[in-house]
Amino acid sequence: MQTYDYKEIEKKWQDHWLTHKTFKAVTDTSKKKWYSLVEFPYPSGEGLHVGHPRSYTAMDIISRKRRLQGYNVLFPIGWDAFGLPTENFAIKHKIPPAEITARNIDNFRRQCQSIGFSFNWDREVNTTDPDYYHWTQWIFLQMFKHGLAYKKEMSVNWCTDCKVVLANEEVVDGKCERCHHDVIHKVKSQWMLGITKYADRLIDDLDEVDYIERIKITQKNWIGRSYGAEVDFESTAGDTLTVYTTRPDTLFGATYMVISPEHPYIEKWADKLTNIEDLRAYREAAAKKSEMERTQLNKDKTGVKLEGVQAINPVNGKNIPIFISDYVLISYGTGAIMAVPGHDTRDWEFAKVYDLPIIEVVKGGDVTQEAFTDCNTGIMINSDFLNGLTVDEAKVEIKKWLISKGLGKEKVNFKLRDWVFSRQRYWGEPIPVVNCSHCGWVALPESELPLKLPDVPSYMPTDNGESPLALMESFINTKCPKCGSAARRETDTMPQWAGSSWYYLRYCDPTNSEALASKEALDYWMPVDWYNGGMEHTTLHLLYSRFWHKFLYDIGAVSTKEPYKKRTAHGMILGEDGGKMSKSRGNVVNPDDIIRDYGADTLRTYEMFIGDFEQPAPWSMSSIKGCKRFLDRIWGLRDIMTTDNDYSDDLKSAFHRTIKKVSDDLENLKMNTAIAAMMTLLNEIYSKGSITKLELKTLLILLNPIAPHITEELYNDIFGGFIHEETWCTYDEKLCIDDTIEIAVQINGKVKAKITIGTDDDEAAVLAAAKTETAVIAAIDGKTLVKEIYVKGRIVNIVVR
RNA sequence: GCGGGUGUGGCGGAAUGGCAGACGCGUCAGAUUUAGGAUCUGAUGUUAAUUCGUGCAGGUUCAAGUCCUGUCACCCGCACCA
Repeated sequence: MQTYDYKEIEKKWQDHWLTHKTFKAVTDTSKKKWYSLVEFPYPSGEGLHVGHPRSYTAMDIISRKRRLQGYNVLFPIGWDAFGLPTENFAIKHKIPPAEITARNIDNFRRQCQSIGFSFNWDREVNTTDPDYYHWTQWIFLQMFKHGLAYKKEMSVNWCTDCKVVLANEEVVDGKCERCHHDVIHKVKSQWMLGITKYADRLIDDLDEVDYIERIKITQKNWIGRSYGAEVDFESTAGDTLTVYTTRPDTLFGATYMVISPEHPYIEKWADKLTNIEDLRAYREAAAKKSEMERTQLNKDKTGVKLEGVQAINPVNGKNIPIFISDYVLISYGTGAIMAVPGHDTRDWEFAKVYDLPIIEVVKGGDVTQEAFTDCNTGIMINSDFLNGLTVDEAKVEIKKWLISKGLGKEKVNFKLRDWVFSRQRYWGEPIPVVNCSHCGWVALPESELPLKLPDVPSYMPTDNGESPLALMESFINTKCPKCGSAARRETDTMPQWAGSSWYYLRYCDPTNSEALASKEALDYWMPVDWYNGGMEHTTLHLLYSRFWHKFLYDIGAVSTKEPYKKRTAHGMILGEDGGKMSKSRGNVVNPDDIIRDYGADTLRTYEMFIGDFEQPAPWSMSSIKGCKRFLDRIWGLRDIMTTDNDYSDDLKSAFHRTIKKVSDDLENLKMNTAIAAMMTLLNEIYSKGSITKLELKTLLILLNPIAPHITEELYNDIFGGFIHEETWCTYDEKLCIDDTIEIAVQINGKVKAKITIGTDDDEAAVLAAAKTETAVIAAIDGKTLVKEIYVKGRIVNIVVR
């Protein structure tokens, strides 16, 4: 027996694939295409995590299988290399970020190649390459020209340690996602992208794509569309206060109003408000609260009543008090609500604190005990012309009434906010606009792209919150492209998520210098047929890239409405202790070590065998051995190979079944059961003691997508040629079934015996056979026969009394 | 609080309403080996029991891990969104 030297074999085939460009993807419209995509990694100094190969191996399996099925396959990889960790490393070690990035990319590339992924290495993209971010900047300019990128003074999340603005998505539990320091609010002028203009389409078009359901649900909830009404309340100050509500049906129960502490009317009404100082003090206290305090501590309702101005409920003309409270957010709806304590939990809590009247307008609960918020069962009461209606009917009637009186309108609102798109950092794409004292913000001409990131003496952010670029006079000072007078460049850079919002397009045509990609290449390769990635990007990268893609579709740059036809998500690989893998826990597994000790094929097989692909799974060093043994036993098959080139009679149906099982399971990301099926077959082969040539060839092809090196080697050695030039196996449904099977015989649902029957035997014959079993005879002896059931090929159940 | 997910042997996990525990790890026994490791063979939910067993309590069914009602626990996300 030849020894299975995985180190030598894996190196040999990796070199072969690279030098022969085996997996090169060429645009060829005469062939049917397949585009599989994995999230390109951030090339950190730590190197590849064992989580990466879970996703990458799965899509590598699909890609390799598609090639065997005759598809022209695009399976690219690249590097999402802008971002804070590299910049922080640069600051600490005084090494230029570009140098660190190049070094990290080399390491990541080496690691990916050492696992044997069939990536298209001639299509690598790198978001920090000026030829790449040229087009990131170009897309920004198109958005700017279409009014989707705009500058706005706004309260932003400010990390006190990183000294940088964070997106809402980067704030976790009121702390910086990266450094875990406190996040406070700070007013700064920021670039914004108008993702909210696409909110409806980002929800509605989910119906057209094949994403796993939990991704769709998460995106829908994040966008948070709600249907309601805006209602105008007159005030004793003369101004109209507009509120947004999803429950206009409860208008008769509105006994007070709450406006956000930042609501502009407070200052407008300053001279009418006798307690303006109290109101201002409350507002200032609310602003000083960190995100942490606002969300975690003290959920008890607080507020201050406006003394001197009241609102008038439009349905009954009653004067009602107005409060300010930080439970009403200035950023959502109109920053003002009508409070219906009988039917809203928060309003009920507030009313209890300030002893405000609670009116029941929907019957069904006990509003003296808690708010009754159920919309489905209640009937309207104490509501004049709405009395007796259901909630749904009342919503329709009140809206009609409000519209006819000119007091309100239907309104749809979203939780989604526009995207804060500037960062006060060095290591990101420069924003290609200049500020001119005459013309305001002016776009750079496209001919001046890419606007290159200059070398700076220091990467340290400044204490006043400006980017390090702000210290570089030679970069800042320029001329206005419009009027030619002196102007200053924008010194903020784009966030981490910019480059990844369109990278899948660049893969189609990665070296194009005229456009982000040629129309021809995009029309051929797009959309992505299958995209797998982490759940953690559902409301970040995945949503952002759908937004950018829709914009590019609107301006005619791409011809599909959605970028990804299908999206799946893998579960996280946890440490051996069941917790998240992290340096601080000391439970990190380095893929390099596994490859050294067990080989790349074993790593791939183990990561696929570890459990349900979509569920989190704890790492286990001892379980890896089982996968290594499996491959060792595959290696040993040639020693028991016969010269016969057909399926053997006793394994024929087992092989057909396994081909079917593996083919189906791989498509459904059930690699664990596909591998189990091959292990079962292998056990049968060994207990039989021999395998035919055809059987071995079949098994190698089935295993090839999962363990490509060992299967290439065996195939090449035994059959000659290359397994990657083979064709995926087919099966015959009829041959998947054995002629005879063993089924259980139950009496009253309890198994009493097992009988072997012919697969095609009819019910009478099977029942007759069942009744010859001694255990069955004993169990039905002296009892009355109630019912006899035979489910073809499955089970016999005899019911007796 | 809201949304999503998960509860099955010592462990990871399998089961179109039809023999629960496939497959693998671990463990035990045997073979081989100077020994260890590796490998091979067999056993391995539980019970005195063909007894009981899929978080818990009910229900539907000839038949429930799977369907229905209620309930508990854990994990992940969001978090005063009117």
